Amino acid sequence: MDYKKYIAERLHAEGVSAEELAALIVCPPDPAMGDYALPCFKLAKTLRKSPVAIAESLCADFTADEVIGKAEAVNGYLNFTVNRTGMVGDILKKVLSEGARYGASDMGGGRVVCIDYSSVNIAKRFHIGHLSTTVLGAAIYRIMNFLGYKAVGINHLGDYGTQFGKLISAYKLWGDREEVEKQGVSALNELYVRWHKEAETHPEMEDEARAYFKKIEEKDPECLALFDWFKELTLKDVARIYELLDVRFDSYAGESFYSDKMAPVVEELREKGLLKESQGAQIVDLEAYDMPPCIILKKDGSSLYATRDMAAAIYRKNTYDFYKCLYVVAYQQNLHFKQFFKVLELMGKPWAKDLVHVAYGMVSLEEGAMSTRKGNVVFLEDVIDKCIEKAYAIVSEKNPDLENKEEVAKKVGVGAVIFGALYNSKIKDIVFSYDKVLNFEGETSVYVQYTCARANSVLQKAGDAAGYAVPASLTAEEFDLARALDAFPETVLSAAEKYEPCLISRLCVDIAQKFNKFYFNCKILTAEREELKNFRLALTKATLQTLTNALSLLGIGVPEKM
RNA sequence: GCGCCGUUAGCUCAGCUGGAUAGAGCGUUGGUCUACGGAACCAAAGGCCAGGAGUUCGAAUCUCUUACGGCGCGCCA
Repeated sequence: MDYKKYIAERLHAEGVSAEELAALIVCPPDPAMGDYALPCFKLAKTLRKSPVAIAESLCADFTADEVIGKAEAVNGYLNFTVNRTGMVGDILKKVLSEGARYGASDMGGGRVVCIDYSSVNIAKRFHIGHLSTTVLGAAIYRIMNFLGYKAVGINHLGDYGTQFGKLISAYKLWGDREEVEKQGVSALNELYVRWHKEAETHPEMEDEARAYFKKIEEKDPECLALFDWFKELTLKDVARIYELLDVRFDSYAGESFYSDKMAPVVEELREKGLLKESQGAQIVDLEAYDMPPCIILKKDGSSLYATRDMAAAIYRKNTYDFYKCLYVVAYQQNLHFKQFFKVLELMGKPWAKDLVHVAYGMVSLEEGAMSTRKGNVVFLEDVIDKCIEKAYAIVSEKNPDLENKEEVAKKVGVGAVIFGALYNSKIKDIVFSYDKVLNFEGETSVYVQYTCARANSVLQKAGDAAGYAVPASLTAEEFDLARALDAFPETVLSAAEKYEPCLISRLCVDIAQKFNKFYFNCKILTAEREELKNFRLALTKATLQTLTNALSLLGIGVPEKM
């Protein structure tokens, strides 16, 4: 039940509605003060009384009942203490009856949310710079589905541009089919790096690359075949990582997919009088909106990034009729998104307001920015492998008899990589270090998974527990834990609203901490009474359920034992 | 130069739409248990919330400004 609403409806403040009161109610910083509080300061103006007087008069009119046990006026705050037994009973009942659906909702009503994320570049190996978009997008994808939306995952492949001309040029110069077939993208990566090194002293190579790219566009059979081959190799390579991270896509329509869908967009812009010539290029002037112009066509008539993104947005609207279309892309591209969103708006697309750039911070190495061309990158697969390796070593040491060590190590290692990427606000920059990802202590997924394993172990020892009854007097640990579980559904909502999966990660750690305190201070299996034991088991089960649901939204599995 | 973002404990970060004494983890120091999994728990030390001004009953939170850092500003994506 909604306690804030319940309290608000039982208060009588003239000229202030129950909704307004409910919105003011907060949780006090110290549970000793109460479970809910109404700060009366804002009411002072409308009621024309001092906050202290308001709190006191509201308190005098308030009659306690079986739900709200006590109201108390303290320095302008009106503090309420709920009937904790009833509250905890409600929470447990809800979690246990809803099970894997606890926290879920049908509020989305099946509306479509397109999510553009991961968006790998052909012929480049997946590195840690791609981790944020992939893992953020995948989490948002799951969260949206959990809330009843229909998420459509789109991997907007970077499969178009002069760099593929460079690659063909490099392959023709030094490539070996067998070698590339065997080494896959790493071989392509090397060719690409080598090409750039050589091009520094042989600028004429740039022209050659441009010529090759033009051949791809003109569908020259040989170049196209090579290009398709490179694409296939890349997708095969990246599939391993997606498999590990449990990431899926509904569409792989990338940049080249839109190569024949841009002309109508340009035509529409022209018809609507938005296009303007400037320095030989075709632009949309955005000066009125304090932005630099958006370039639609280069002076040689070829298209640009913005043109393709507009074609893609229109295509997505026509194909999926989305309610929202999200772009999980680093903040580096803030301006680009602002610009083409604005151009679509100027074209009279009412849905332009439904396009959202979900921006996140940049990843760098301790020695500076990453660069595929220069070759200083950290490949994600290496990171994941090292994490799994370390997890395996620890599991083997702590639990040598475990049968499925590989499986457990995989869940733990991969979990650490994902959780590390989803623990802080997405906008923060990240300086990658192996020390950090390989640290399994403190506020980490490993701590949360360990907590689950503990809970599991207790539940398995208990066997089938009979019905439980919430005791009349609860320990602080029991109550705090139950309240943390109660926060899950609204945390999922706000994670969806703000596109911030880290809210869920944070709650996982909070719940785990509260469970461990409870576990340490309250005996479960050896509780002094049978009903108390059953209640604590129910609380343990509810904790495990909530953590499992929360972690699964992030893409992290929960091993039974570890 | 202009624009966007960031700045909170030694380090990495939370802090809900302005509310009561600013919180975690790591690190440091010292503890807890005959243990339902010690990958745990507790405690101590550590803060001019980058500086300044304002808004009001009240500001880490809102406004302005300065400093420092990151990113972006026409034919790359």
